[in-house]
Parts: sequence; C-alpha cells; structure tokens
Amino acid sequence: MAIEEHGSEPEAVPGGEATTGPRVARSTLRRVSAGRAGRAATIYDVALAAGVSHQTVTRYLNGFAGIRPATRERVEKALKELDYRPNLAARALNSGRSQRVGAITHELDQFGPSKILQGATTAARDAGFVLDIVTVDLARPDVLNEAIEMLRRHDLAGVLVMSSTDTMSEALATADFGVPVYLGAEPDDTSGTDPSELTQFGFPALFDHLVGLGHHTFLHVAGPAEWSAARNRSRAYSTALAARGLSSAGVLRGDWSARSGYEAVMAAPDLAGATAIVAANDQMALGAILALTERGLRVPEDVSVAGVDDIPEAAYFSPPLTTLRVDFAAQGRAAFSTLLDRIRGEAHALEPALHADLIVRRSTARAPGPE
Amino acid sequence: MAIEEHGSEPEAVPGGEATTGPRVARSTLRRVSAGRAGRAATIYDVALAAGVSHQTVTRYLNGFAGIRPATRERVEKALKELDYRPNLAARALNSGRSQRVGAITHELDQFGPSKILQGATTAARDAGFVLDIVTVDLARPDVLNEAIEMLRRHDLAGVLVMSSTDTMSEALATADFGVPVYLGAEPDDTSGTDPSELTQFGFPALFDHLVGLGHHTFLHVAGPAEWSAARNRSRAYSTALAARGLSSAGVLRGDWSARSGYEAVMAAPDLAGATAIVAANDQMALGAILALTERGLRVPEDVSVAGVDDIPEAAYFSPPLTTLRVDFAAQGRAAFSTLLDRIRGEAHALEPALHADLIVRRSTARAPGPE
DNA sequence: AGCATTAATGTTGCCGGTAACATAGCGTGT
DNA sequence: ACACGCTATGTTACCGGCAACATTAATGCT
Repeated sequence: MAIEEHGSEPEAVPGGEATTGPRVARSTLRRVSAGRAGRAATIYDVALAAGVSHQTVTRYLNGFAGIRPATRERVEKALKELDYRPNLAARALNSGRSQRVGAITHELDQFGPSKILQGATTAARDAGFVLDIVTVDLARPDVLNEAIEMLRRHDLAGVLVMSSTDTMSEALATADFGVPVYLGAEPDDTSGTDPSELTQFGFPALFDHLVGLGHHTFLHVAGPAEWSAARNRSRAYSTALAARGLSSAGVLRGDWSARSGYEAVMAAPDLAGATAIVAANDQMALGAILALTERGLRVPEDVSVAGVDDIPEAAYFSPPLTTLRVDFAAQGRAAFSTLLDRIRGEAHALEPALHADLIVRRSTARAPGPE
Repeated sequence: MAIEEHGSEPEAVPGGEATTGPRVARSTLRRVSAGRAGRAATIYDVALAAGVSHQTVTRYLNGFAGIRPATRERVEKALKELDYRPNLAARALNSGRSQRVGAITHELDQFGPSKILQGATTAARDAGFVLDIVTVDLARPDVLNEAIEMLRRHDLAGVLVMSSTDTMSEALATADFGVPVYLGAEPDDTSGTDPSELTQFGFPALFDHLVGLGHHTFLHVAGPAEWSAARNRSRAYSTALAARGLSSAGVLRGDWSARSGYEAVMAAPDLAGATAIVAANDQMALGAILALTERGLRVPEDVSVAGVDDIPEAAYFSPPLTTLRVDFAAQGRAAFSTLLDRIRGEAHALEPALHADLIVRRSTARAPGPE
C-alpha cells in the first residue's frame, strides 16, 4: 500500500487478485506494472503472475535446466500472457555491455561505405545487435571528438569504423573506447608484407585483359591519398604494371567523385600517349569518360577506360564500364563478424582476402592502331 | 571492508587515503571504481573524490544553481580528474527513455535513402542522439518483425522509418513501439488534399522547360508502385501534364535501378511518338539513355531525357542529365527534428514542403523537327 | 538572543535485470 | 534414524543514475 507511483491513476495498483502463487514473499513485491499504460512487463510482473520469484523467471530466460516442469509451465504462461520483453538497458547497466556496437562513418552517400555499412547492419541484426551510427565530418575534428565522446557514453560492446582515412585513424588511435574497435574498411597495407598477394584486388586480371587488347601505356586516376583504400588501389595499379614490365604514364589525383575524374582528365595537358585509363573507382571513371569525349576522344575506340567497384550504374554508362567488382556487403559482414569475435574474446580467423572480379564491358577495347 | 568485488585485485579498494571530504556518511560508500581497469568513473567516485554526496554531483551535472562556490569547485575538479562520463544505460533505465532513436531502412545503397539517413544522423548527433540502425529485407516479413522486436527492447526514444513502402507502412501500423514513430521518407499524398500545391517536386518547372523546347509528347519511367515516393512522382508527372493540357504517351514501370530503366525502354515496342522521357530518378534515366542509344536514337537530338534526384554522377553522364535536384539531407534532418519534437511532446511546425530545383543540362534539347 | 525560514547538502529507494548467497525439501547411505 | 548432499527455489545486493524526502547549516526577523 505504501507504494509510491509517479503518475498514479486512482484505479491503478492491481495485483491483489492475482494471488495464484502462494509462496511469494512479501519483500519480493515491487511495483506491479503489467497492464499499466505504456510500461512493459518486467520479470517481477511475470514472477508475480506465475507465483514464483523473479530469479526463477531469470533462470528460465537464461535457459537454466533445473526447473521443475510445473514451474516452468507457469512461467511460460505468464511470459506469454504479459508479452514480456527484456529491457536491454537494465541488462547493459548490470553487465556494462550492451547489444549495440557503434559505427563511425562519414559520407554515407558514397557507394562503398554505405554498402559496407549495409552489410554490417545485416550481420549485426542476425547476431541480435544493432548499430549505433554516427556520421562525422572529417574536416571538423571537433565533430569527430564529439562523436567519439557520445559513443563512449553509450557503453557499447564495440566500435566499427567504416571509413579508414588517416584523419580517422589518428583520431581513433588516441581515443580509448575501452572496448574492441575494428576498422571495417580496407586495411592499410603499407606494412608491405607481401604486396603481390592478397591485396591486388583483381588488378592482375584487369591488366591481363588490357594488355591482351594491346595496351601498354596507362594513366591512373587515383583516389584521395589519405584514404587507405585509395592507396591500396594505387599500389595495386603500380604493382600490376611493374609485374608486366610496364610503367605508368602518370597518376592523376581525384577525390572519388565523378567531378574530380572529369576535372583531372580535363586538366591534364596531354595523355602522354596513354591508350587506357584506370580509375580507382567507377565514379571517377565516369567523369573521365565525359572529359575524354569532350576532348574529342572516343571511348573505347581511342581510349579505353576502366573503373573499380562495379556500382550498379556502371553497366549502364555510355559506354558500359569495364570494372572490378568488389563485394562491399561481404566486407561489411566480415568486418562485423570480426568485431563480434573480438567482443567475445575469441581470436578471429584470418582477415578475408579482398577479392575482386573483373567485369568486362564495352569501355575497354583493342588499343588504337600502331603508334 | 565488507565490500565484495568480482575481480578483486589485492591492492584494490582505494578510498582510504582520499579522506578529503569529512562529511560523507559511511553508508553512501559504494564500490569505488576510479582507476580500476576499464571501468569508467561514476558519480559515486566523483562524490568521494570531492568529499560530497553523489546527489550533489548529480545536482551539479544537472545545472542546479544552489551549490556553494566552494563545493562547486571541488566537484568540478573531481569530475575533471576522474574524467567522468555519464552512463547512459543507467539514465535510460531510470527514465525509461534513452538518447537513441531507431532507424529502420532497407537498401542503404540507394542514393535517396542513404542520403536521408545521413541527414538524419547529422541532426541526431547535433541533438546528442545516436541512431540505432536496422536494415530490413522487405521481401522477408519475419526479418522485419524481428527488427521491430529488437528495436522495441532497446527502449528507444523514438523510431524513424526511412523507406516508406507499403510493406513497411503496413508492418509498422500493427507494430506498437510505445514511442513516437515517424516516417522519414516522402509522405504518401494519396490523401489528395491538394495535389497541385506542395508535392509537385519541381515538375512544373521541368515541364515548362520541356514544353518551352517544343516537346508535347512524353513518356514516364515510373518507380515501383509500392513506394510512396514513386507514386508521388508519378502523380506530379500526371498533374503537370494535365495542367498544361497535355497527356502522357505512356508509363513504363521500373524499380529505381538503371537496369530497370534500360529494360523498360528496350522492351517498349515504340515510343508512341514521345520526344521526351521523364524518369522518376536519375538511375532509370541513365538506363533509358543507354537503351535509346542502342535503339539508334540520339540523346538529346532525337529524344530528351530527364531524371529526378540529381545524384552526384548525373552531371557526368553522357550526356549530362537534366534533372530535379532534391535535397535529401535536408529531408533527413527535417525528419529527425520532427521526430524529436514529438518525443519532447511539442507539436511540430508544418511539414516542410518537398522542394526541388530544376537543373538543366545537356540531356534535354529542342524537340526534333516537325512531325 | 531565539526561533522561523530558507539554502545547501545528505540519505533512501527505485528503474529491471543478473550474480551470489541462502534456504526449504527430499532422497539416501550406513 | 540422522547427517549429508543435492535440487529447486527464494532473498539480497548491485550496476549508475535520478527523484523524493530528510537533515543540517546559514540567514532573517523581532
């Protein structure tokens, strides 16, 4: 009777009639919220309805075996009737760990990152997790710090970082989340263990294709240098050329956008005899195609162009783009599952190799006649 | 001394030396975790360090004015030294409300939805919220229910739904989150209050442009019928035509993808004399352009093509695409702020009009000569 | 100076779970 | 028959905040 209640409606405080269970000690009685507006049922409500202690309910929920069938049945019935759902905030408070992982990203509108994120959320959902997503503006360190700060308060189980740029890495190196952090985008391979192995992203296949068409002078439209993915691709480009005894006619610097690809090619004084352009992503390849066209060069008759990513639109460019298909969703799923293993303290298997398939379309063709 | 500790290192339990504050009653002493590995400082740690009660710390944190300067200073110092950060799980448990809102979406790789989401996360961050994102597969109702279920447990402050398709709306109509829910994508305007006003998305400007170029027969490549955004755009198309005394030569059905635009145009037996094609998004316009080219028609000399969205690549299509620029990020921000107002129980101002700007590029030109 | 009043701060209890410990009931070996 | 041990279940305490109430210090007023 002495139970205080904030928004106490007069007719509240039920529970007097539900005296099914005989053995519930008085002290166990807490607030009985079942049936009250809004508030969900708790294990205490369930316990009362089933005539057992709240601990028995917890035991049931956690799959404890030693519960008598009769008791078990009563608990099950009560759970069902009250439509019980666990309160994860309470669980998190108790354990210090939640069923959420933070995801830091920026530029969600880019194909790669957003697709990786989608893969990660799928994997997260399947594991019963949700992603707490925070977007940051890399140009504003204060925003980044603020975001990190915010995530820290939410006692997350882990943190996934989707865009691996130097700015991001540096900021995260100093941040201490107290939980596992995993860089979900392409790892930076400047460690240079064996550049000719895993991280070639299908560039060998691409160059086999291009060389087979008679090309031997290439131009590269690179991504922004501070992205590890851009560096990886540039390195793969150089490595593939070197492996074939060829050398690059030049590297143009872009920022992933179609605009930057367009402007880079427009600004180049000449193409240095290159008959093929390899862009670090499809958007820049698209920009390059338009620029070439405006410079009076035909694609692919005069210049071949290839991209990386295989964005869904690439097959419908004019001309359809030859590219390297990257499975970003798989990358995202792998990233999450690696993180999850770390959260659980299990050593994860190997980093999956970053695989890419060559998709040949009409933007690459035989190199123009004898030079 | 009677304090039990799980991972009790021998030399733990400090606090004996920090007897700065004289007035702290013994009973207030809880576990002292400051300095312990991992665990963050709590208000109790701060209180002990400052020699005050935990409630005084809470008061300080909540901006309570009546604290003596001397006390205030001690608290501030302790907060800083211990690098205190509030535990949001505890706060959520207590209040039943968290600083998080759920975001349900699917197909994050699509430009519109992901850009809306980005806008929403930005607004959320500025308000001190994070978005708990869950992606669903509309084709699998069980996944959707599972996602809803998961979100319900996380006692969120609200839920934002990013993709407004019929399937989603129906599923959500029956789901009871117990918190405000807001459909963040384009609202469905079949309510038909006044179709000629807000939701014209810039179609009038587009048609003024096209009619000014001499076009009078149009073809529409629509989005999937179960998306309210697709219906809105189709309706805007029809309305704009009707307002000018023109009628549509036909509607082709796509699914937003470039592929669907391509296939729709390829499959059309003829163009019914249309000299301009208006697609419901840029991707389908891209596909349409390629299909037209393959059918031996030039864009824009023979057929003009326009899209909607102004994705970043649209300016670099061949030819660059005339389109209606939609500010998705603003839409996302508006959606979040509307939701936030509802969460706070304030009536929100009006729904912002869905505005779009006409961007004229080279894919639209004067209609071909006399018919 | 003495008492009422207000300002400043302390104590208790609760949110909803989980872990540790406590206890009642029952079978069993000797 | 009795101590022992196991099984099934109940009780207490705690996670870290916040709110309500309690208490003490400081001030005002006559």
